[in-house]
Amino acid sequence: MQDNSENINQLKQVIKEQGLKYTKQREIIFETIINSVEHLNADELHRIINSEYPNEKIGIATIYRALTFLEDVNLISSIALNKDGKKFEPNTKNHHDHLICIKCDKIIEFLDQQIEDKQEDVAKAYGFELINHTMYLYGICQKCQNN
Amino acid sequence: MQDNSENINQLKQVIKEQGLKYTKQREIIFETIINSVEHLNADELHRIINSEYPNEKIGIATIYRALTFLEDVNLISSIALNKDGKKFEPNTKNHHDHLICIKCDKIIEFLDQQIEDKQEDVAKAYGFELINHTMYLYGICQKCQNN
DNA sequence: ATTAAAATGATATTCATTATCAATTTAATA
DNA sequence: TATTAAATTGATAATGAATATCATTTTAAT
Repeated sequence: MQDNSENINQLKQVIKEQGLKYTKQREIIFETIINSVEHLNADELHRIINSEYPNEKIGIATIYRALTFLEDVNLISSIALNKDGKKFEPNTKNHHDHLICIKCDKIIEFLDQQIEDKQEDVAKAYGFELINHTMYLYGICQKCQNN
Repeated sequence: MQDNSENINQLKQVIKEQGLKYTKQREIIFETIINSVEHLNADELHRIINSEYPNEKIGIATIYRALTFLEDVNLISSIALNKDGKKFEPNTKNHHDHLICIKCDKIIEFLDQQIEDKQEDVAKAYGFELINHTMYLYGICQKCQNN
């Protein structure tokens, strides 16, 4: 288990700034998002939390409310997907892109700083504040080219 | 009104290939997507079509079925958005990437040749033959930053 | 013109998300 | 520490988008 105290302090500060109240539920939901390797949607989050914290019995409405709140205050962000609904990830995570072989489904994660920088430039050129992005390169891997 | 005869012929060919039947409804739905400047979701499409073709009375279920079909056969593609649902655009446009506002769902299409070139380089570096790609930049547009 | 398969329109159903509301919890203040 | 108003929660009702169902209509091959 990683140390999330810095993120938790951020959460506490934001909640105080807004004159709201700190709750165990919001903390659990935020921590679970931070600790997850995968991007999660509301339902997945609900099930994970209820299996990891069986005593808390956090309701699904609370999950949705916390997600909306955390996204509003920029601690997490969401991506709407075609199949799995809206998925969430912390704004603290290291980012990478994907190279996918359309023959064998092999996935390679990569990061190219020049592309990252250029994306910032494009966003800025259109007046956007860039929050995150997805980039999938589809192709045929070395092995499959030889078959 | 532009000339969509080439696209319509593609649609006819695909339908024939699959042993399916050509209908006025599919034609109207496909043409409306092609002719639209904006990306449209199912409901928007339904309303536009029923105002442009008031005699046809195309049902919402037919709209959904046609969208699924057209995407399956690669004549259109979709983007899932946070607020406005799934939006569709024809695959007849020139290649471009997307800048999407996560607050208001505004979509801007762009093309950056340096990024395109760099993507080729990345693929090559990993031994991939690049076939195509998708890139979505999510951020907050100028207007939403001021709200 | 006949006919089997496909497609449609109306609408029921499902499922994700939001709204409602009584009960509980938080945190400021006495 | 006790009081208290406001915020939050959990249960669940309501909403709305998308899908499934099914009787009827349309297509296209013969």
